[in-house]
Amino acid sequence: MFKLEERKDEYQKICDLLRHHSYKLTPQRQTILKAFLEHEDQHLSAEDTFMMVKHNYPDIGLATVYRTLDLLAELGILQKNDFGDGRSRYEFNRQDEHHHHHLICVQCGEVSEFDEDLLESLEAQIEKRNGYHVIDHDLKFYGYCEKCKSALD
Amino acid sequence: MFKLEERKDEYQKICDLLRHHSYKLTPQRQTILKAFLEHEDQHLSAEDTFMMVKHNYPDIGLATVYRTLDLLAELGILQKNDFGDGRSRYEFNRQDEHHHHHLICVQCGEVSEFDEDLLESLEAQIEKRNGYHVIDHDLKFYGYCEKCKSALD
DNA sequence: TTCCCTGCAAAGTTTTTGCACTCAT
DNA sequence: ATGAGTGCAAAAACTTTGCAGGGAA
Repeated sequence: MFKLEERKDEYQKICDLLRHHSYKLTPQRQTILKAFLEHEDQHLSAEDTFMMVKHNYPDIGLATVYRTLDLLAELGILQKNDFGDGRSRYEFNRQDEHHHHHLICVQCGEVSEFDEDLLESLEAQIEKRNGYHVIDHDLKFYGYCEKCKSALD
Repeated sequence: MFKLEERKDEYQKICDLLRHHSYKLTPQRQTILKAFLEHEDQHLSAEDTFMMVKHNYPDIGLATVYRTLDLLAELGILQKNDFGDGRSRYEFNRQDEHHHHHLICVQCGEVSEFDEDLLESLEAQIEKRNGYHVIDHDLKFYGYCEKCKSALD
């Protein structure tokens, strides 16, 4: 039942990172971290995370979840996303992986991933033309997912 | 004092559009529309718009601004943007123009534009690979603008 | 022991909604 | 005249903050 076993190394590495920054390894933080490692493919809101974590740690407060998500995003462990549904969504940020982009279904709200960067040349162009030093980008596609597409007519 | 003169055609065209949809051409809607035509290059929040419009129409309510922005975005007259500062921002959406993207300075928050689409081939790829029917995209670059870049060290 | 972190509740922000009244058509 | 549209205030929805107490290092 515990996919976390396979992620033990990753988990340890992150704990070390927290310690190096002199952040305390509280059970709340551990539980939240584990929740994301066990649901790498999902885009969890603070509320989602709260509900999920409350199961293992009933006394946790929503504010703690917010503070922890902030912290983990700050450290680059999570990626904070905005899919336009009025709440921030977080996903585990694999270090080794290239930036991926999101496909958002305007019908059902499903979010899937799209790997393929291809934006490096654009960034170089921007450096030259606009004088910006680009450090990050965010690309989203909106449309109809396979299911909704066929349900349309 | 009225840049709107040059935009009379555009303004009339939009009024016609509203009428065709049987939306009433209230003075509130007219005033908001004019504000955007006079500030085509800006990315106004609801509050920004409210302040701006209140000058010409002191009795307007903030809720009306929200409702009008919604309506105009729905009709494609405005484009709703999210630059991650916790409020939605709207800009006039030129019909003739290609999609443009945004450069956001992470230091001072300045938002500038970047014309160049180049995403059509990506969209075609997505249609094939992910089965999505893509209808829109949103690309943002984050970095340091010229000013902030030089102020860095 | 220290003070970082937490839970709780209150407050803050942006946006939406209910309702009676108004006015564009 | 009629119902879409409006202003106001209250509510909703998400997130942040203040504070006293608790626990990781």
